[in-house]
Amino acid sequence: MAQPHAKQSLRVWLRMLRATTIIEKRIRAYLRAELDSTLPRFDVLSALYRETAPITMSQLTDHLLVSNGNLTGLVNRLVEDGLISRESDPDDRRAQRVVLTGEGREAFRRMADKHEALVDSLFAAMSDDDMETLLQLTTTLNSALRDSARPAEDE
Amino acid sequence: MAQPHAKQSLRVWLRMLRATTIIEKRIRAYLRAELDSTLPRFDVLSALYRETAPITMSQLTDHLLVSNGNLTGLVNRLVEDGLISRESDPDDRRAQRVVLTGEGREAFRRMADKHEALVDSLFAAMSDDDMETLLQLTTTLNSALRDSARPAEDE
DNA sequence: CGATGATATTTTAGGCTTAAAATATCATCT
DNA sequence: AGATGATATTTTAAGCCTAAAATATCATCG
Repeated sequence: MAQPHAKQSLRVWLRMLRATTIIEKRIRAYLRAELDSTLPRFDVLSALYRETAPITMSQLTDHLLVSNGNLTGLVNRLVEDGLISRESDPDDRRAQRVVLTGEGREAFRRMADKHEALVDSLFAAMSDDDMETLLQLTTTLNSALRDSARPAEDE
Repeated sequence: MAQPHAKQSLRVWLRMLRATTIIEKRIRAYLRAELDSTLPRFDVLSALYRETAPITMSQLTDHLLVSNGNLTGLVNRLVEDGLISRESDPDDRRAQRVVLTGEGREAFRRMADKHEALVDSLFAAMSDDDMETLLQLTTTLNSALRDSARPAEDE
């Protein structure tokens, strides 16, 4: 089976890409204008907010779909701004552990509600059924993509 | 109606974002490794390939979801590489018109088939019905997003 | 203990991204 | 013709992005 869905895949992909690009731009513009932040920063804060204890840089990148080299500068700036703190891991001198500061937790909480409301408004035109279906399809797609990344796990 | 879908929107959005991010990375890696190009370059070539006559920079950005300031450097490099040519518009000295060169058309054709096959493989796990549904939902979402950009068109 | 390979992180180089400011030209109105 | 505002594009500044190389440390094996 050379071309399962022929041109269909390309059409779907371009529509998905367009939608996510537009939504990302809206969120980015909102974060900048209203909350004086950026999407990558928000993602970092969001990932750390879910944690109860400090985590390493590597663990953080895993949550973020962002390359680790990339994270260094991002974290540097957040540390400068006092939103997160970084300490070296006592058990492994290669590793750094990062955690939200009190100020960081507070800043994220403030942003998160507004962010959620914005996202919600962007999907307001979709019906509940549509949302349910969309959630299911994207879940399926994600797990297929995850599987195809490491074709055979057994050995 | 303050929160039409409550937390559901956020879940859907994060899944969509994750899927598109992964797919983009795969395409990017493929373009780089196999075709020695980048996604933004491919997008520019793709947009120009569909045109029969030279178009201006502004028209090009409209097709691309890319800011126009951004396009300048991209086009510069493509011109250097001989894939597109740029001439000033005889009717409007502010405007530049760009068009694929013969080499550019050929390069794009060579890339497009492989690109399509890759995208197709990434969606291979989805059923035909799923793809149809996904196409429909993303189309709906896109038009809702388009409409909410300019709330009222009449006057 | 010392070499070897794995792991955690940062650095580097090149490109992409945006918003906003700057530049040049056009179109129109007086 | 000259001013005014709109439009097309480029430039600028700051940040984000990746892959790949460099650095530092760890863990293990002989």
